Amino acid sequence: MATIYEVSKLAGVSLATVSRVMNGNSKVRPATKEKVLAAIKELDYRPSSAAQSLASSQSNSVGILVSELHGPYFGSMMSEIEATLRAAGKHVIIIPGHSDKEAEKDAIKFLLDRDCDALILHVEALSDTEVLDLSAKSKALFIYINRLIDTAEDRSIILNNRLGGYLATQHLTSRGHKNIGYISGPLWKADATDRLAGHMKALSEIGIHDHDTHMVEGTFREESGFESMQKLLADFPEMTATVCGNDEMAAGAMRAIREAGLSIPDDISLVGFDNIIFTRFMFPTLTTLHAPIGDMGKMAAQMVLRDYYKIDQDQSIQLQFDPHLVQRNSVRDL
Amino acid sequence: MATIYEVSKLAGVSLATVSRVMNGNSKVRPATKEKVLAAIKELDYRPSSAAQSLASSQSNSVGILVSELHGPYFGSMMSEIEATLRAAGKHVIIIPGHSDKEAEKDAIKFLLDRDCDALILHVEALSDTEVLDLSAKSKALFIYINRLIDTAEDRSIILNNRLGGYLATQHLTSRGHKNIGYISGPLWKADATDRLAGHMKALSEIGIHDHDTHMVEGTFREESGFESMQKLLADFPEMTATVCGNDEMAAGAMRAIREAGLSIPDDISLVGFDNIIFTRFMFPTLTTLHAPIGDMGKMAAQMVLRDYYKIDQDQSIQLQFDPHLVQRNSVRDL
DNA sequence: CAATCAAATGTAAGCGCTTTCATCAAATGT
DNA sequence: ACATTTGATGAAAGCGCTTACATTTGATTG
Repeated sequence: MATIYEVSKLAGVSLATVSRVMNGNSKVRPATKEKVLAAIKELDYRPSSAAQSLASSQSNSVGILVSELHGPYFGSMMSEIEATLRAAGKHVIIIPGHSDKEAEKDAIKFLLDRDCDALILHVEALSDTEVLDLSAKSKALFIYINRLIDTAEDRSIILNNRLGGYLATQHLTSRGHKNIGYISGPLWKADATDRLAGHMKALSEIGIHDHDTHMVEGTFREESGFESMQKLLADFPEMTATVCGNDEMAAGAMRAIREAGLSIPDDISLVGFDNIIFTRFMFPTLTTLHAPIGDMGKMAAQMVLRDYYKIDQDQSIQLQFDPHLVQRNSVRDL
Repeated sequence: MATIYEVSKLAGVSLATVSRVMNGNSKVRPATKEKVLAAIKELDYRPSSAAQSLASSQSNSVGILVSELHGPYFGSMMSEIEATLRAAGKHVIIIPGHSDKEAEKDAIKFLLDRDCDALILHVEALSDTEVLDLSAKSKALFIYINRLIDTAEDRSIILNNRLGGYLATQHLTSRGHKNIGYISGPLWKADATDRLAGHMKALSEIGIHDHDTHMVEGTFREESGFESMQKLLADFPEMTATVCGNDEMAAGAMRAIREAGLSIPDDISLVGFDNIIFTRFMFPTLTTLHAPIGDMGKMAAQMVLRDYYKIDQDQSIQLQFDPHLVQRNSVRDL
């Protein structure tokens, strides 16, 4: 691999000049610039990113923490972040945190060791304090997705889960349902409790209050949707509709409903949450709340570009995103 | 951030010694080692990976090219690769190639610019020659997934797609089906043609030959499964079963069958391919061929570890993986 | 106890860039 | 025509490590 030195020799200029035309910031006379560019092309020169990082103490890489590399939820987020950042010549290092405290901490340290300029984090298990501790030790820019970190509100890109929960249930009540079950995600996760809170609000509007709600706590996984629905079916026979904390649990719930010999939506209407890709392939297709997780990822990437790399300064920032209802075939009018 | 120099001063040894204990290769007296370790802990020292890369001309990073960051197919592959590599202290840089020639080439160049030690590539659009050209210019180790690259067979980890296609159709014929449709992936992709070849072989065993087969070429996407099934239903009314080139198209096919007022598997039996995660959430659950793409990714990572980083030398290498049938509820006996 | 040798440690030269500061040439003003 | 400013370029000092080679240490031997 050619080095900058060979380029400078071929072009008959100094190292510094080559560096200048590479980075395009300081002024170089057009004629010199041409010579350098020609030499670069001639040698097929490509700068060593390690040397660049070392000399400039900037790595042009941003770390991303997601819960899992697989699974439909994070795919669109990673995709959007990567596309946005790479268009600006940055690259991403993606690490899974497995919703586990230690794993998340290790992952963040790992990214920091890799000299990431900025971090986009979908933290689940770590507490605010722990995250802030990590962030304090580093000069990297921390951006949080789907998590409101105390004292870092301006770096937190969140989904209005409460609104989503409200819309889901309100959709059902507006169509005449009154006996509505709820399968929640794990209540230690803020998004699960927020969605539930929205559900309660919508119920209270038709005069149903806390002690009359039928909620069972699941894990956000398919299997738990299945089990939770069995429980609901047994404990709450008047139920005509159920809201699920996410689409995956809705898939499990569907299975339970079918196994009980009931039909969707004739016997039980179902609303999911997230609008992950395969909701439209389910049968019946699932009515759900679209969570614009891809857009949120893109926004995070734009914040990094704007606030760390100082490009696209005029980008407007949006910190909160609203879910919206996608009507398909899993809900019927009562 | 503390540097190695400060550590050496605190520990009262030279830079070289600190470096030695960090890398653990050359011998250091236990007592000195202790001192150094203590100093490292005291200063919370973490080596700069940029400096390490520059000095050692090794980046400890491996590049991964997949078609898409989202989508169920690549998730498990990325997950396994990442987990295997990170356990060895390496990290991955994942880039999407979008099944596009230029994008794939750019992606590989990008990874190479990032000084990746090795590359794990799921190439689709690039020709063998183009890939080999890229590889020739670089000192990085190239591993190919799901693609048999000429003259690099020992670096190609492939799925026996032909066997899979055979097993899919053979499952159907063994259960009495004779009028079997086929929805193929795009025929410029080797895996699509291989799967199709397996299908033909199974058909020929019950005396059906080329001119009697009912194949329609799709794109591997859900929408094309839908359209292809409509075509099949119209052109081939005696059909009792269809094999789909992948699960996603099977989802589309299901939709078309239902819209035609038919039932699965009573009217039409369906077999998919890949066993992506949501096949078990479909209704009916999809009988399909499990493609151990996660295992293949893991194997690729192990090859990198063994052949580039020279660790785990005793790992045994498997280059070809066999798919196997997963029976669910989308096929009925005739 | 001096000579010998292996093991442990230190010295210093890079790795390929960026960036500050100095230098030099050309343009401007008087 | 000379002093002054401005813009383009070069020289060189790092950035924080690794590693070949030189040196020191201390154990071993006759």
